[in-house]
Amino acid sequence: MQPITANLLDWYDSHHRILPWRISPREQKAGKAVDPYRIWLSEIMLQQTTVEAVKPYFNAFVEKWPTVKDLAAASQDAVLRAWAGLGYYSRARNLKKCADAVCADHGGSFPSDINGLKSLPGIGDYTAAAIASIAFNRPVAVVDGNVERVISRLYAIDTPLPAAKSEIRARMQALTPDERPGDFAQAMMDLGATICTPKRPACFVCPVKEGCEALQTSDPELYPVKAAKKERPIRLGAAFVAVSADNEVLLRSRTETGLLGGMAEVPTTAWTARQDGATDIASAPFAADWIAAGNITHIFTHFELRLAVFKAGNIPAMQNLDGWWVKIEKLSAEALPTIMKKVIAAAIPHAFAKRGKDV
DNA sequence: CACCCGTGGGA
DNA sequence: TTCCCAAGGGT
Repeated sequence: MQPITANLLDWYDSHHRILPWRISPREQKAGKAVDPYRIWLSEIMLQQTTVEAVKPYFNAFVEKWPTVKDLAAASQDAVLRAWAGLGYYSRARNLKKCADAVCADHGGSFPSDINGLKSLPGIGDYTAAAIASIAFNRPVAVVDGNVERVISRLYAIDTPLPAAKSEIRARMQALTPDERPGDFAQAMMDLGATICTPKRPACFVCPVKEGCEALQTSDPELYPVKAAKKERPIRLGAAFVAVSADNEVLLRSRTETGLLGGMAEVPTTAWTARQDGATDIASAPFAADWIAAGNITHIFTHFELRLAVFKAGNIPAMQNLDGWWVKIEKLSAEALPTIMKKVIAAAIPHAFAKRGKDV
């Protein structure tokens, strides 16, 4: 075992983070078993998402669906409603598909090998390696954003990402031990999250600083080298909050794929098009006494959206509307992405007020 | 490989 | 304020 590996495992034993889905070295030694379902669920939630954002969702999911069979028995809509607010909603759709596949094709147990895991929806290179390593003790290289940063600094890799990926993977594989590969992977990620951070890394307390080429020869903060990013375009559109005489809001479903796929929304113009959508009352889904209710801005990963919000009240029941009516106090139970909560809050300020058990 | 796909928190 | 980014995957 290489010195870096041994030092990191020792550091992990005393400095590892306490996380709801994690079995600590002490707990492992005491015989506590790893549950592949919980590892898988946490890994999907953690994709491009912070630990603090994931914690409440993870706890709610395992409370509601304690096993993969429970999740497979749930509807996709129920899963989307529980996922609402966490973002990247294709993860939730694939989560459900994956649970179905595990139960239908694998007898309700996750496969333990990389290829079997990668064949499942929503599981790619990283997640397959993470599950194989953490849940099944397989000595495979787990490479996430933390590992890319730590390895590129340890070996002062000047090749920009993502081209450096194969070299980083080879370095990580060479460090990964046959014993405790899962703890080692988690140790690398904990190091990246708490010490070998993107900005101002705490090298003075780093357990592997002696072996860090970037620290010895230049500046760790210069790594990893990344390609320049593009500017974020702005898109415009309008959203229409229709309120019935019974204090209900008209919602509809977005298409199954693409941005916010399968989630709920109020009627809007086609702002997902590359060209800016209409922003005026003339673009309303039906005639009513629409009044301006403000503007909201929402930042997506690859564009900024500015929506003009319009509101109309006392809308009579109409039979051929594409959607459904929801009581204002029941809106929180719907699969509303954050941007739609912003839109509705602009038109109905008390819609998501934090009082009462239904809100 | 390049692009699409959310959100909220921190510097 | 503005920018960065956090345990990536699908196409």
